[in-house]
Amino acid sequence: MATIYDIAKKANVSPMTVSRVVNNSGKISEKTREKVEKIIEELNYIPNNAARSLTLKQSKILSLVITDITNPFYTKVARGAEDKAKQMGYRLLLSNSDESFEKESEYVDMLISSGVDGVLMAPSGDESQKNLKTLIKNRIPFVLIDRHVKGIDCDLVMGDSYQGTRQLLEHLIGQGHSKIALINGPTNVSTAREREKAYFEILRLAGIEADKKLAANISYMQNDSYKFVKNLISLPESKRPTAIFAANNFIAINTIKSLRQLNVRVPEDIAVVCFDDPDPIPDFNPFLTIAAQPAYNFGYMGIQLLIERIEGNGPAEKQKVILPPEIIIRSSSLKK
Amino acid sequence: MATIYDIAKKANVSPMTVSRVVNNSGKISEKTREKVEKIIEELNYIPNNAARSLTLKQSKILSLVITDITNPFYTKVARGAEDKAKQMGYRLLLSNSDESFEKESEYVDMLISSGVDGVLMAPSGDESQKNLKTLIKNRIPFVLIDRHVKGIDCDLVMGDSYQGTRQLLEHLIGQGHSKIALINGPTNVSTAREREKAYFEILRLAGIEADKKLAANISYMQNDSYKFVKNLISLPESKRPTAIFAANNFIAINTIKSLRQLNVRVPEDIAVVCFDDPDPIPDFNPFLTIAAQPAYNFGYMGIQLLIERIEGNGPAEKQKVILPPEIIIRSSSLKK
DNA sequence: CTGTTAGCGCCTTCAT
DNA sequence: ATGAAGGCGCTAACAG
Repeated sequence: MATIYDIAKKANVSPMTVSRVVNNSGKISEKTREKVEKIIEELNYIPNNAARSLTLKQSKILSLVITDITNPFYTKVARGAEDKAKQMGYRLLLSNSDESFEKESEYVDMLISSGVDGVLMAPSGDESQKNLKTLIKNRIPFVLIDRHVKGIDCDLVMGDSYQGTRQLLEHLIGQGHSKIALINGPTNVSTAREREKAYFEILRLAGIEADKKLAANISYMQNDSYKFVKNLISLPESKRPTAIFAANNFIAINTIKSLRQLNVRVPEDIAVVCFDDPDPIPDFNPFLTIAAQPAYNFGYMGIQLLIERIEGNGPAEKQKVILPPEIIIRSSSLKK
Repeated sequence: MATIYDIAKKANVSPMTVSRVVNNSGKISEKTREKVEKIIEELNYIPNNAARSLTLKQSKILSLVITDITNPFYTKVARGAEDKAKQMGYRLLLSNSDESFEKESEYVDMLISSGVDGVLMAPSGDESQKNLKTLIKNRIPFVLIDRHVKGIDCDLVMGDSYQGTRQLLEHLIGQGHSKIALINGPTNVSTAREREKAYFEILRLAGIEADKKLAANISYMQNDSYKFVKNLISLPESKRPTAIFAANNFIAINTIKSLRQLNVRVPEDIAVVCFDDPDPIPDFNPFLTIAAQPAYNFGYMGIQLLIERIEGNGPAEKQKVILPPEIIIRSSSLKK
């Protein structure tokens, strides 16, 4: 409610002096500083950010665009992002794209008009290129997390899909599995592509002939694994997989649900492994064998890179941070 | 980047005309409207919200303050809040208070200076009264969710702690339990108080003499149930509880973890029930018996009430929406 | 060390 | 139906 003018009048100084006190800028005598500060206190003055943004052309607001706040993976990303943002004096605008390019586009427009200083985004897919170009055109710095986008060179924080896939598959192979199915996300998402590539490569290296019919792509949102799973288990025994590698936590859960409906037991009949924990708290349901990614750090470091870029402290070349996964072996993949 | 002036010049009209086109206000001839719209398209014009906020004194930004985005309960709240906000043309600023009054205060100051139009808050506790009064002083409308605050009369969306507690306890009693412990949140939180009150009342109504030593309050964040749980199970058998009512999902999980460490089986040795699902996806780990609250709706309706208040369509008297829980009986409380 | 001037982009008000 | 003037609250640039 109160403005610097109100303060200025009451303190018998110019608005500029008040501004300097508020921002700790320029030189101010101890005496006037105290006088002004007292009145600021008295009048409960809080700076008006809209006005400040207008002149400074920066809002101290960052945007976090993720695909599903309901997924514990992104929940932890959000946590990390928020902690770092707060620490650096920024606030965070939350957007859920639901893996939809259209929703993402709407949000991007909203964000630009909101005047956010930067965007931390888990892109919905390769079409996101268009949205990112919109950001570039509007000179809004951004950092990508979890997924990169074809044709866009930028700072990013990602996991290591190859290593995670390798560890997961080697574990399964070590358990004696050779017919391993893959239930993957859509191929317009970089992580899905990389996991698929790694899957075929690692099987090959292990001397296992991959059966393309054992690999499928489904949507992260619809999560319609049922049909494919049913196909899998109705294969003749010589072809039927004994293990399933699900690309992410939600696909894994959905797959297990499908298996249960079909009266197939995990892990007795089929082992299941995936990326990322489906539980907000590890260790409570120690069931799924996973390649756990450091989600909190995706958010934390993502914001860090973003702020470096915004404040111009970032190196000229783009930074690519790759965070390794940690395999956690639990009962969903263990022989009794 | 482009402003209404750029558009105006190119279209040979005044900035005012452009403004009217953008906002669909006033009367504009079809011809000029089309001309202006074409140029807006061409120049990729997006309105500057800072400037708009400055004159209009509204930012179309709402703030969501919750205590832990990592908890699936609040995750769903956030989802609901965000969906409704987007639908109404607002954006959402996310804040995690971590159940800390201090953090909440910092955020409240940030929010005020950000010029948010309203706040949807799950207060950290009764001390939040101070923060809410700050909001009132700054004329920022707010709605409380999940918890109310002593001495503050405002719109709110809450669960029904009494009914949830009743259903949970009656279920336990029906299972033959009479020594039922309570592991509750801190008493400066309204839901904890209400659950405690309900707990004693319902036991009394059931003719069970409550033992005050079986009830404890712990922090939602530290979640340090271990010591109390250890005490409980080392009680002589005549006093030892056969069931535990945990106030929320995270307390329940932590309690079960403690029990496991102590080699106590759930539900064989002790049954456990609580409010709210600890899993983001129901049905996947159908283990805990819960009083499930409609979290999504807490967020959705909360934002709805908030916007009604902001836009002045709300009724003069404050609205109190009470959303009933639904009991879901699962194995954590079932006799084999 | 402190003050003055001007302008950020938009909209309200008043004029035409 | 359209335009001109002025101001929202703040700060950069310059002046003293």
